[in-house]
Amino acid sequence: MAATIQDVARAAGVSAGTVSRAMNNYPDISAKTRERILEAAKELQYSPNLMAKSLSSKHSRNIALILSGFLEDVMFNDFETMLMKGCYQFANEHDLDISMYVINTKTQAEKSYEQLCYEYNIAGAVIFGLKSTDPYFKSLAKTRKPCVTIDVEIGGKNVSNVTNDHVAAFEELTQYLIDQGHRKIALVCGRENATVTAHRMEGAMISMKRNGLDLPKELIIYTNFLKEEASAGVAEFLKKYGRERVTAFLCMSDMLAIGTIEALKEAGAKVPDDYSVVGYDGIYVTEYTDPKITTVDQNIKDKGYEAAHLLYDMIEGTRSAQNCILPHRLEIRDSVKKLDV
Amino acid sequence: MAATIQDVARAAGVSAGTVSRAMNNYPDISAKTRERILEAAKELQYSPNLMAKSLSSKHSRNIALILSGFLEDVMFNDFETMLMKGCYQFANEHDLDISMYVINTKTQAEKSYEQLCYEYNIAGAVIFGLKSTDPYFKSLAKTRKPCVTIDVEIGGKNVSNVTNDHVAAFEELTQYLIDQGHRKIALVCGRENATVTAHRMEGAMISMKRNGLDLPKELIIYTNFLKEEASAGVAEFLKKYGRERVTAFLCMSDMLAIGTIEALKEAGAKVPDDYSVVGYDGIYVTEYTDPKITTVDQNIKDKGYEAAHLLYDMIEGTRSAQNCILPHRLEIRDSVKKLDV
DNA sequence: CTGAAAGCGCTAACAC
DNA sequence: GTGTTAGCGCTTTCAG
Repeated sequence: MAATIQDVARAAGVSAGTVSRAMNNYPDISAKTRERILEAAKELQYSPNLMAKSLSSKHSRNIALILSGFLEDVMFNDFETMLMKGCYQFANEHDLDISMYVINTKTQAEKSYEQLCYEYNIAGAVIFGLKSTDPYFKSLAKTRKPCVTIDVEIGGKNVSNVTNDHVAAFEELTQYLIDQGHRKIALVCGRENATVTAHRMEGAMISMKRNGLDLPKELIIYTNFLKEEASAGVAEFLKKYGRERVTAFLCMSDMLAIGTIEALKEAGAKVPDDYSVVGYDGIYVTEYTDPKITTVDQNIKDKGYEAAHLLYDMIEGTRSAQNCILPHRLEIRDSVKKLDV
Repeated sequence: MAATIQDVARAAGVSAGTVSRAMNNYPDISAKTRERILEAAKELQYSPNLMAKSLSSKHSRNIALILSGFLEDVMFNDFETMLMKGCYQFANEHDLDISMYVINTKTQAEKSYEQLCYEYNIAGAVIFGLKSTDPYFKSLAKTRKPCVTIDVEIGGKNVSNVTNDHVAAFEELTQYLIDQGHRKIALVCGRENATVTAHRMEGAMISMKRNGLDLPKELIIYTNFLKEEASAGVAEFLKKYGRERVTAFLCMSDMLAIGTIEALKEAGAKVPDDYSVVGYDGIYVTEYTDPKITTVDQNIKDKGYEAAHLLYDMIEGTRSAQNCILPHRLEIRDSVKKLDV
């Protein structure tokens, strides 16, 4: 069937070892033999069997992007896509082989990260989607294979984390709302025990306090990051407290902002004329909604790129495990009204 | 480092061959030895090196999802994500190993599909994103490794195609507009030499003709499937022909519909009160725009699932190469106004 | 600079 | 039922 290294060797009148050297750009080989070999290889349409390659050679240039919960998640967003693009871009530029694996809570319990690396002969991975209740969340800390998590701080001398300063970002977002004259603000909150929720909550609090505002329990609408829950929560809120209780909704994600806006419209209110709304994440949909939603862009593609970069450096031993905080950007669009104070 | 089959053999007091048989559920092995081996394997956290496995065994349970142009495309949509979910779901359910590879026009020229399969030891692939100008478009026809393309008919005895009946679907969409009383319809058209464009155009024509309508050149707005071009085209159209020339815009993709709506709003028109707009594709954004866009849902996730299914059957030899046409669904939402005729 | 030989971890005949 | 043996296609010493 397909040509092997032996076929090429025979065709070029050399040994397999020499072909190997030629194919892998070893220095110790004469220019003319190399050329002859390369020609024979092309002639035979030879491409090396990567399985055999990684079996016999010690080091590998294979990295992975591991997506946890990818199939279970009903969340419609472009996080994974963007992350992938970032990772693949880096891999492309640096001639790495990258592959993607989908895992979940169950498969995490069945197979450790190290085992997975060993099975697929990968040198390390960027890991996305880990929940704090996932097996890997604990076990990863003592892995000997390097990895880079996204937005999840685990610790351990072989695990890095690429994230944004979510506290500062959410603080900034809150401040923006306040700067626009909003004083009565409801918070549309994410899943209660998620770390991302805690961070954003903290950011909101800091900003509120600094401005002498407070956030009573009644102004917090709890959700599990589902749009529908935001809609329902906001509808109920409106019914319960009337239209004058707040002037703005501070949402912990863009999808929540979309749900909020839907409920508001449903109730006959106008955004941003009657209520202002802000989101968080910077998913691309926010540009196409009406109004376009003011949000914080996490720049997820760059996160993917940087995560792959850091992983690569860890594998090469040129950088040690670390937390890498990437810049975010407040995207001011059309969902906030400036209030006269 | 990690445990090998030899380690397990030693621990269980058997030979490597026996371990192999135990791990792969061979029938000819005594229950107790199997159990002992499984225990030892668990004890040692053994997981088989997949490279070695696929090197030594002939057949593989590895399939791939090949995404062409994934990195180059600036298109923001959830096609790839949904496709992936579909493929991975099937693979999961059938205990296949699936991996993803990103290629482009350049890498296609460098390495044939068969070579790629050989390199990664994959039995076949679902291929997405092929352009009619891509090298694979021609070369795939004579491949001996089975594959399934999405929406691209190539032919050859080892290549299947999973698609929708885009002609019928677009015809249906057009008919819907007409049924709602629209007679003066502008067409916001995709890239001129793309096959998808041709199909949709054909569908539109059939429906138009059947209803005694025609589509003069001036009512066609050309784009390359870019939202911005739709906006610009529609704005210009309005300027040129005034507000009475048409009552509806028939768009060849959802992104074009979004661009169209933007331009319409920009010009002070209301959708659907002043103009009706329909899209095509069924990307999730269409549910979050204002108004929600009436469109044709291609059900891309199912397409991924079915493509993987068909691929699997081809590999197993239980189904031969074929065209598989999946149902589409007209999603009626809020972007079309019923006109009194 | 190049060839020969060993071996990566596993599977698959073939014996017994 | 189980052990033994011979590779799968490649890399990597070690000689020369």
